[in-house]
Amino acid sequence: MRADAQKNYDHLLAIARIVILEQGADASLRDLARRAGVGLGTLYRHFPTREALLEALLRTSFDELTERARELEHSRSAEDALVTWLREIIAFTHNYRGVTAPMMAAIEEPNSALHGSCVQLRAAGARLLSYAQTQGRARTDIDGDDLFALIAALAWLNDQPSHSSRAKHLFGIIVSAILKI
Amino acid sequence: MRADAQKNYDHLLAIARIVILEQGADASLRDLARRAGVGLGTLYRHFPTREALLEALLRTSFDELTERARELEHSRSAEDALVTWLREIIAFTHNYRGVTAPMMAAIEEPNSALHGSCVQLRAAGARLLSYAQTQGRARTDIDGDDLFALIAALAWLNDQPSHSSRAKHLFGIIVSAILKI
DNA sequence: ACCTGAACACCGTTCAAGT
DNA sequence: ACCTGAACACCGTTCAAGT
Repeated sequence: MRADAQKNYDHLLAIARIVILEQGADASLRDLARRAGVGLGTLYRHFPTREALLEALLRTSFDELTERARELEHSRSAEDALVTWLREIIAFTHNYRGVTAPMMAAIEEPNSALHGSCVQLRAAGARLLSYAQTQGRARTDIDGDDLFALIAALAWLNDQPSHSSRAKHLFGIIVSAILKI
Repeated sequence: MRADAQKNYDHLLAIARIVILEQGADASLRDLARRAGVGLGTLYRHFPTREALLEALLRTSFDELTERARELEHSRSAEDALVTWLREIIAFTHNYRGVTAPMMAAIEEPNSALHGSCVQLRAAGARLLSYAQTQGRARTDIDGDDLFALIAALAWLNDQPSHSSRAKHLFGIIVSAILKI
């Protein structure tokens, strides 16, 4: 990549982070380009779809969460590992309002730029779930896809301003449904 | 209301039902007015906000669901009444894609045209929950607001095309969290 | 009283023209 | 090779002008 292009790319990503943290994942791309002081076409050149932009923005966090799942699996009880990881992934999505719907859509859309990231995250969760299941700590009629959907539902609830105060409580309720009594 | 106005109102509502069943609650209002063969201003005159339109559209169903809760409370076991009603409200929202978010937003927005309907529905659910709790059939650390949030989360999941196939399964999982073992 | 549609301020997306 | 912004086709919302 040419040096000026690289600079634009980096700057766009930095501004995108600010704007999306501010306004959510459905922020205006036009506004974003404007704030980055860059032509609208330049934004589209570097990020042909909104999902490509989100992917670039969240890539690092996705990888960290995946790595984190591996760590937890080897350092804690199966139950503790699963619950801690769930707490962390929910906390992460909480920062990026409106990111849940595109992630859900991407998981069954192999052409989406977000597809790989979501599959990766889902697999990380599935491993922790499976571990908890073999230890007899999680119900066995749930699979990784179900877990991903439950995470998405919780993340979506967190995005609804009305119920942010009961977020922790609802987290506990759903976790109790996943775990074995 | 003048006769011509009444006619426009009724026709708009009939077309709105078709369009929103087709395209979801965020369908284009412009398109809707066009298909109703009516000026855009006429739509806004009768339904000053999108929520006012949704309210008019869903009013009957809201009332039916409320009445249904009363029926169930007196004709079935507490657990059966609650679960049946939850199934019915989820089935209802399934028809109106994208209606969950405005409903969640409306419940803490007293000025919203949807506010009353949502409060009414939430209260109906709360009564069934409370009944189940007094019969020792539902966990007692959940209140009507939590129940409403869990319903919304399930309804939202149903809207995500990817996971519609596991909808029933996830319904069962969350119900199992609400009920006492 | 009610209806109409132009007007305004926004979008997302594409692409010819520039450097 | 990359950037720019006008152009196009859409929105939601308001409101002067018509009947």
